[in-house]
Amino acid sequence: MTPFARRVYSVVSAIPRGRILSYKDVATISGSPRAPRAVGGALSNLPGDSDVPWWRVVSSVGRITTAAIHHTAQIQRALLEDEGVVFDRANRIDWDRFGWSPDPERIAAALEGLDA
DNA sequence: GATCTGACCACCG
DNA sequence: CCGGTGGCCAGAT
Repeated sequence: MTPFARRVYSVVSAIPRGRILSYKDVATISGSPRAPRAVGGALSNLPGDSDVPWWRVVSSVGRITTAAIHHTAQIQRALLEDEGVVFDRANRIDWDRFGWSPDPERIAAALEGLDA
């Protein structure tokens, strides 16, 4: 597993129930602001038995863009709705209501022990 | 080191 | 709102 993937998994694992983060957000927090696509790539390689809450990561406009064999858009939507996340008529999530604004301490704790 | 591939993003029309 | 485009950069060959 690559260092970047490790950081991505740590950040995603820190997202609280019922909150979301965009690929761009995860990339930025992980130290590579210009690599949101790589975040998607890392999540696509996630083992099926992983406990990383991959479903809490959506596109920057609050829409699901997931396309993986075991992680479908339908599954992701169901998981999010189970946590209380609401989708509007355009299948988008209201960023003001469900977007996560992580505090620096929480992030530092999540990334603690990982190689820079 | 060259090239290809994306679970992206911002920007038009 | 939808679809296309160019840019971006980490990984895999």
